[in-house]
Amino acid sequence: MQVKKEGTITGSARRMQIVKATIATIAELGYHQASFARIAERARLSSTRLISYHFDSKDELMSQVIATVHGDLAIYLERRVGGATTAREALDSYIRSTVAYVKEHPAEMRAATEIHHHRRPESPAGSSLLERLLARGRDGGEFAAFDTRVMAMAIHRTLDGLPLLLDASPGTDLDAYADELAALYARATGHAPADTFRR
Amino acid sequence: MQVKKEGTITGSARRMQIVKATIATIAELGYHQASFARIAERARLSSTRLISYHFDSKDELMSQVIATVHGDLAIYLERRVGGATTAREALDSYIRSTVAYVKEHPAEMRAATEIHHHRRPESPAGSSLLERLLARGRDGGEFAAFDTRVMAMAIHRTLDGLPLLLDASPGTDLDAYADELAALYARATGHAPADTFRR
Amino acid sequence: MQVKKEGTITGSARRMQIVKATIATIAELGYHQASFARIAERARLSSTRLISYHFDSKDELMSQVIATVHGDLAIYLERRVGGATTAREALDSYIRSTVAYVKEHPAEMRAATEIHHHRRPESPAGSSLLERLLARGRDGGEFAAFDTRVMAMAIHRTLDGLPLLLDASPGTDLDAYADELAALYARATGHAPADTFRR
Amino acid sequence: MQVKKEGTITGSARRMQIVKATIATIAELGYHQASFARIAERARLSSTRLISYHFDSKDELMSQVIATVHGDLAIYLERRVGGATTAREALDSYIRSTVAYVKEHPAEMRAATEIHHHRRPESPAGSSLLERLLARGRDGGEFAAFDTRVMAMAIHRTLDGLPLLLDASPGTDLDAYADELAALYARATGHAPADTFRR
DNA sequence: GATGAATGAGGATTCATTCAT
DNA sequence: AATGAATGAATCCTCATTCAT
Repeated sequence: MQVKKEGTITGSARRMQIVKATIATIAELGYHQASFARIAERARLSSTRLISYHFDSKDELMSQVIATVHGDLAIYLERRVGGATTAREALDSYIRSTVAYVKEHPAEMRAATEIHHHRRPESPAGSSLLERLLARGRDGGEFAAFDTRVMAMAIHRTLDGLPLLLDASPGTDLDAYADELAALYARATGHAPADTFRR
Repeated sequence: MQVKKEGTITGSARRMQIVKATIATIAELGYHQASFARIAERARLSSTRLISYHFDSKDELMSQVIATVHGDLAIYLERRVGGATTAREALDSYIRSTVAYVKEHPAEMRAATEIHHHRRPESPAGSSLLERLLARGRDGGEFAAFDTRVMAMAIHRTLDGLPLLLDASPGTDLDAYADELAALYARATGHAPADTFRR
Repeated sequence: MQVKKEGTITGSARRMQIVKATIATIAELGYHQASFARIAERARLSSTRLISYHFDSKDELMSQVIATVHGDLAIYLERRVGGATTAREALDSYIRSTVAYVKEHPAEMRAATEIHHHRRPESPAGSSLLERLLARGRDGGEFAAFDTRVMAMAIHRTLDGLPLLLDASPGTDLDAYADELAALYARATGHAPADTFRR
Repeated sequence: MQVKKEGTITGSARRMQIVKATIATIAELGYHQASFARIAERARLSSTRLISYHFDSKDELMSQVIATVHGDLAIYLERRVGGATTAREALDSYIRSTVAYVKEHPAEMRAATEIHHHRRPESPAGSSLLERLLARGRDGGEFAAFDTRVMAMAIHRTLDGLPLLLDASPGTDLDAYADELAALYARATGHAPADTFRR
């Protein structure tokens, strides 16, 4: 294949610069407008050649964007969700933290989702933090019996859909959505008295 | 603008033929492979010219595909959901019927979802059947208090995500997913004893 | 694949026009300078798009060039070689006629040879007119015993090498080369008294 | 111009390493796949920069490859052909030795030929060993009268065509081809009783 | 002697669309 | 109603080479 430029400091910095520019471009213009030319323009690169110099292909660039965003989000979540003692608390925190991340990094989230949508359906990432969390709660009796894969899919896709709601009603505060979603999936996972989780 | 070809019989048939070929192409090859050339090939058209003759633009063609599928689904749903007396029954029927539709028309559903994903986030279709149903149940006291827009979004995106689950675990029966999702959103909408809706 | 444009009259004419322009471009600038842009320029086409409209790929265009030239040459040869009664006469005529063709159509010959050289070594065209001619002479006792495949290869490559000689000594008359080569392979095929075929 | 790196020991070794990698790359992938990137990869160089550091241009690299191979072959031939007393023996040895070289160094031969084919027809190398040998035999009366330039071209191109035959019939032994070609050009050069040189 | 980084020109090809019957 | 022909902009990517240590 090709000699990777990840090892060096400057190379790594360039890669990150390009990734950031890609995120900004997709967030603003949408995936299919995010050509190398447009990305290079935003990153103030002398030519698109610099992109293909640092990334094997457009596909690899996009994969890198997703990896970067998901990596960021994972760190963000683990730091916040880690403190929870019960699975129920953890789920509540997971949902609210994700919404908070969307609020703080709307471009990142939107870019990752758009890229994901523009790819052929690949098998999902396997057992995620969320899925493990759900399994723990269900097996420990905190939650009702349900298929964790289905539940995780539902939660993920609902959270990914937040930007759509924001576009539809730009004024709405994301905190309200966080409350709403936390309550929704608190009920959906069952067992606990509903009142506890009503806002 | 251009004179529409919808009025005539043969024109209408041609349009439907092209729409069907578009659905099949997207379902098999994915949206971004679904070029006019590929669609024409599948529809056995002599040239792509026939497509632009019958549709103002690619965008209009894709809109027509979505309109066709959503129209079909709407009829399908109204026929099945209409008989429900309570909002709870209606929601249960809505979810199960949608899954059934996915089962019977996988290509249609996949095409509509892919097209939707490949468009810039436009404002959703406004107050849908689902949203009205949810409002009725909530206002009538059957459901807990929640934002119907958020709940509708969650349900829609979860249902649209079904093909992803099927790709990940091809063997699974869709009937099992229907039970699972019906139960999930029965709990999520609150109030009724959970046991009633467990399978 | 793609709907071919060969059937129609104008399409066929366009294809031939492009083939001719390709031959001229290769003959003058060489294969690797013969880009679509350069060919389109020479053919006075509005854009390179016209080439890819009429040919599936550059490879198909080049194959078409070879097919055209070899088809022309085959007709040329059959008309002249057909009259020979003995295999020896036929061979003599084959060589002289090929040289004559090179003289009359230098660009065609050069283009075909260059294209051939720029492709990965594919298996040759199988039993050619030349090879059959050699087998007839050998089996009939006119020629010595030899491997017809090797002899045919030697003759073909020698004839294809003529343009190289012309470049080296531009002044030389091709008629002299024809005599020389005819005598060379008259001896090489053996048996007949050498003097007969000396010029 | 640029200061050549031929003088130093390590520089010379690097140059040879790159030449060898170029030969291997062309032999395996073909000339037009043999980019600096691909060659550097095969030679395990950290970047293509090392190539342009040691060679003024790609053209110079390719010329060096040809010079290396032809130099090798020349030494090989002189050692074997030198012992011959008559021109006829020398020719026989020349052909057989060249075939032997092809057998022992297929990659080198193929690379040299491909490079040669991919260049614009330049004037040949001038009076070669082969051409001098032919002139000696002809002028001394061993051979018939013929144009040594034409005969040399025929022999060279026939020998260069051997790889094509091998591709067409991979099983065949090169020794058989050596016999066949030696006999062919023994007859082609004339005068001596053909039987002497039949196998 | 060696190398990571950067460069811009040029490559074929795909695309939806318009022209002219 | 249908169609063959034509179009030019845009795509990603590859290339050999130069810059600056």
